[in-house]
Amino acid sequence: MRNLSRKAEDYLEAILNVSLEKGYAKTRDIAAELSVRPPTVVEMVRKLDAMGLVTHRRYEGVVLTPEGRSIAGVIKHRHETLRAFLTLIRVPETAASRDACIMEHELSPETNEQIRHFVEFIGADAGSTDLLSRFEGFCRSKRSQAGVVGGSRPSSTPPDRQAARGRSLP
Amino acid sequence: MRNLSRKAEDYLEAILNVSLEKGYAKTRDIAAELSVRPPTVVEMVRKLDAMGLVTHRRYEGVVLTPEGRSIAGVIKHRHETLRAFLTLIRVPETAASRDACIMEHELSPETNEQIRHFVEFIGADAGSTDLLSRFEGFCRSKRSQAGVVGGSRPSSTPPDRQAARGRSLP
DNA sequence: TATAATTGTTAGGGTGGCCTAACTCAGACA
DNA sequence: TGTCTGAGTTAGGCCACCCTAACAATTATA
Repeated sequence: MRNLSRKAEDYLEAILNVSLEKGYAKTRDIAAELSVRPPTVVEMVRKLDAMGLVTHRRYEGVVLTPEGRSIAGVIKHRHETLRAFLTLIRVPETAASRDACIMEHELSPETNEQIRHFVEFIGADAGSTDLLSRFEGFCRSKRSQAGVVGGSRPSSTPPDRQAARGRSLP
Repeated sequence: MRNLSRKAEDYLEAILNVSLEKGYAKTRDIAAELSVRPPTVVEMVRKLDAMGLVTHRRYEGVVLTPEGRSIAGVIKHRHETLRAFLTLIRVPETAASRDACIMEHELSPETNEQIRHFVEFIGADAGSTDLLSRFEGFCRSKRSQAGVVGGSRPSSTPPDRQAARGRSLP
């Protein structure tokens, strides 16, 4: 049920985040959270309102309806699982945040489910601690092989529109 | 270098795939590969041509330039690594294909790199075989907990536009 | 070789997301 | 109370992608 576009999900999650943090969600805050301009937020909020996922009163702010809140919760949870997973395989902070965000919207339920399972499994399995530290070592050796200086890429601080729309090849 | 949109990458990879399979790439084949209509292909091919990544001669077909070919190769390799990874964590075939395709365009170089490392590591590490079979068991137990009947979701055969643009929540 | 069937292309639209500029409103403060 | 400021909104555009319908070229077939 509820066929939401990827972006609609983004906005819903952002509204939840802002609300949790500040107690309310104003256009400006949502815009900042998503790195877009206020009019863009107004436009999407209107759509979400029409779908009954938020209520929007002019010049006041946006509030999630129970349904919107519940959807946003699911999205946020997915986000956190993915983030945990990326951290597990030693993806650096910044990239992990960004990519969790992408994966949560785009990947199939099957993949999300398996990633969740994998994270749970690693947490529960006795042998995994060892394995992870061996993996750590493996990554270290890769890094020292790769670049003598400082193995990691420019890291690029990408989350602006430009970067989101078209990226350069590795 | 080369700021390609996600879609441009899709087309490049599709052109490579079709070329490898049939020896040449016609509009119609590319359209089929990507589940779009021929005019859409013509439009994008024109852009790629303008960028110097393919050459397109009317009514004949599309050929990758050396640069286009090399970019397509990178994309394809990323795709295969991601697919291997998803298979590793027991994501079913169909979803793995689809999601590898999404991840390859959207994820940061850092994440792609770590996933590649992880796949390599698992292949090389002695203890990983054990771990994976324990994970297998873990997933099985999850499945039997979840639904008494047949644990897996409708699987949905999604790769049409509709599904790609807006999906339902898990 | 003339014509039918197939495939490719052009023309003309549509939608989702995003933006800037200009206007409106609410609250602060003189 | 009048005005000033900054946030919110409306109006009007732009671009990437996708589509259908109509037209053009090519290939197959009678």
